[in-house]
Amino acid sequence: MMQESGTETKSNDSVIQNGAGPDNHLLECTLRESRSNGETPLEVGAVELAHLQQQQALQAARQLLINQQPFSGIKANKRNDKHPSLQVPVSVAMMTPQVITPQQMQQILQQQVLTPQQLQVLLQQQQALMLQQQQLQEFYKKQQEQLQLQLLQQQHAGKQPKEQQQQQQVATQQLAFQQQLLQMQQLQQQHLLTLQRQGLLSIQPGQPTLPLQSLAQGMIPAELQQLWKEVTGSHTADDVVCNNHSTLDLSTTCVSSTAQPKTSLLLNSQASTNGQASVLTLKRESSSHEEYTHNHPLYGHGVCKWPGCETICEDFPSFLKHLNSEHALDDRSTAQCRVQMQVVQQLELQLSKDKERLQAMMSHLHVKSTEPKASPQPQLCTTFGRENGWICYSQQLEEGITGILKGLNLVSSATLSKTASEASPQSLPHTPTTPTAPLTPITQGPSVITTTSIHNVGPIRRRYSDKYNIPISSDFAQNQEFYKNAEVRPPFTYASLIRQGILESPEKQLTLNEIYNWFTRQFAYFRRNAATWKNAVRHNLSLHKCFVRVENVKGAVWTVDEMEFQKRRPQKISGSPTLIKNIQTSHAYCSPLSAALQASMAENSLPLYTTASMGNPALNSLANAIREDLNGVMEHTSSNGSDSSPGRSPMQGMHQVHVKEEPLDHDDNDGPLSLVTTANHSPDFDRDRDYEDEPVNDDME
DNA sequence: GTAAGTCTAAACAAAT
DNA sequence: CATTTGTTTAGACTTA
Repeated sequence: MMQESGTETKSNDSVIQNGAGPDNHLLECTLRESRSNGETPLEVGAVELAHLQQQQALQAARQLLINQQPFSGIKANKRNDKHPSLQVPVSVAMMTPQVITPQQMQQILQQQVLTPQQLQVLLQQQQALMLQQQQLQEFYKKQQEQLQLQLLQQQHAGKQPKEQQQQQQVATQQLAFQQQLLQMQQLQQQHLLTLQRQGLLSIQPGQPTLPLQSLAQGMIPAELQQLWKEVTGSHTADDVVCNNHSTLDLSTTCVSSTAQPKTSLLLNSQASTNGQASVLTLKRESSSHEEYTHNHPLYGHGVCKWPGCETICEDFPSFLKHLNSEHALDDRSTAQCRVQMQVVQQLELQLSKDKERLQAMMSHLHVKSTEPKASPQPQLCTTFGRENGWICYSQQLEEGITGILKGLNLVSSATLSKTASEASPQSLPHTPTTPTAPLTPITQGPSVITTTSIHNVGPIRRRYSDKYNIPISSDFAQNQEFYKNAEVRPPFTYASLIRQGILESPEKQLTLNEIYNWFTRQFAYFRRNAATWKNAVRHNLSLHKCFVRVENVKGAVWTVDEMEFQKRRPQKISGSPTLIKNIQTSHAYCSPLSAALQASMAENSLPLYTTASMGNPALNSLANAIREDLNGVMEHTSSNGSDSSPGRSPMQGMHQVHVKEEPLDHDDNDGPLSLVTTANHSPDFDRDRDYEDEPVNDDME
């Protein structure tokens, strides 16, 4: 816990230091497109630096304000006190199109303090804000391109006063637009503030990693406006005017220019009004629906892209209608939202891993390019050979090679440091460390989901206790590949897992060692701390009556008394509706995870999800996964808690062998006595292999 | 507040 | 004798 908060603080500092957090995707887009326009790296670097300076100044000012006005708002509740990892760095919250980060959404969903109507309204606001910001950023990008173009023209044609004027005008427009972006962020902050006031978001007092919320809480838009002026004004002494393209500082020019884009007028007129009203007005008055069609992340190619939906909507209005009717705020949508959050978290984790891999690759290439005689690093060779890295990471590689081509100078350091800073070293215990010194200091990126936040290890392990009794078979079948490769603790009890392992075996019986092997084979999580979980397995085998030990010639095997296993749950399932609801949401939460991940990967044309990273799963569609899961839960809850998986009879695998001495044998279910004969299963794993500290390469299967 | 279920840790004994 | 397997107990945590 302390470590997490520490790293977060550090990462926040790093954002301020280099001024280029993960929120610079806009800049990167600009850079990429500029490159394709044939511009020289020097110009790109100049604009990039200007942008960085601007962001740096703004960040510093924000930090200053935060320090001066410590947040004293809503007291965080007890639960969130234990989860500092939920805090959101300002850079992420400010610039990501999601407007509210998954962590914040998770807070909202977990607390469930609002009525569905309130949440609906908030979500609509959220949606409108998101759209608006995307449009603004698009516009900003275009303005950047235009400026770049003019700069290029000027360089070739010499400096003419008229062009300078034009250029200044464009830069002024850009500034005005940046101002609108800032005001957009103010709207978001107001939005967040609304959430806070309604108890949706809990803020920890004086928490430095929550500058956004602190800012929103402590300032009114007018103050932000003043801050902006101060920030921009502080640079006017430098007198770096916009026509000096070599050190172009967009934050310096006159804000009071009259050449403001239309959208800015719209925003300016309403920025200080009530957030909801302005949002609605913006949505109504801004550009046509076609733009939404292009921008709405849930709509594309005439299809609703809500996870698991894929409903065909001919036009955008019909899509909106569909969205509001089919995906209103209910348990199902909430569960799907949670699934999506988990998907995002996994993707971020994967991204961090791949970025670290890229860092290693780049370091390796850099060494080779500068020191051709340097001996190859064996660890890196492992990385390359095992992970097919070359093919998979073209985009990152593009950035990296661009950096290398720039000679690894200061201009490209932002990209490189970003790459490095978003790597998560401690999350990769089995990943080879960077063989050479990193080009820039590796710090914890603010958007990176750490291992401890993803993996339910340690003190938070009991968080998933509400999932104890969820059905395992269908879930496990769908997420098999996921659990094999992701070091995520499966949300099932030991008893459920043992039962699953035994029932999966051809003879419905396993020796203890085979059970061990099944655990390590099926779950990456159980490739560590073998002593602990093996003890737990033995403990469960002994403790639960549903596990029956059967002696045979070669020793003993364990079987499942399905009737006993089923006995444990009905009264609990059929009990409170709350539990049913919990199971429903939890079920939907964890089950389609892998499928959602796969679908997300496929949809985004990300080739990352390869055999190396996540196994070689069959691409089940997310739609089917969610539908099946939700339907399965409904069947489950309506059938009085039978957790038999589809296609598997509850009586299947039932063995009534009374080997155990049960002092209180109330068994009245004398099923067919099925004496097991022999257990001749050659273990798939070396018997003596210890997974305690030795991760297993799953390719060995 | 209590009971039930679960997990972790540990001690111990028997079997291999 | 060391390791594995199996049993039991205890404490902590979460949830109903």
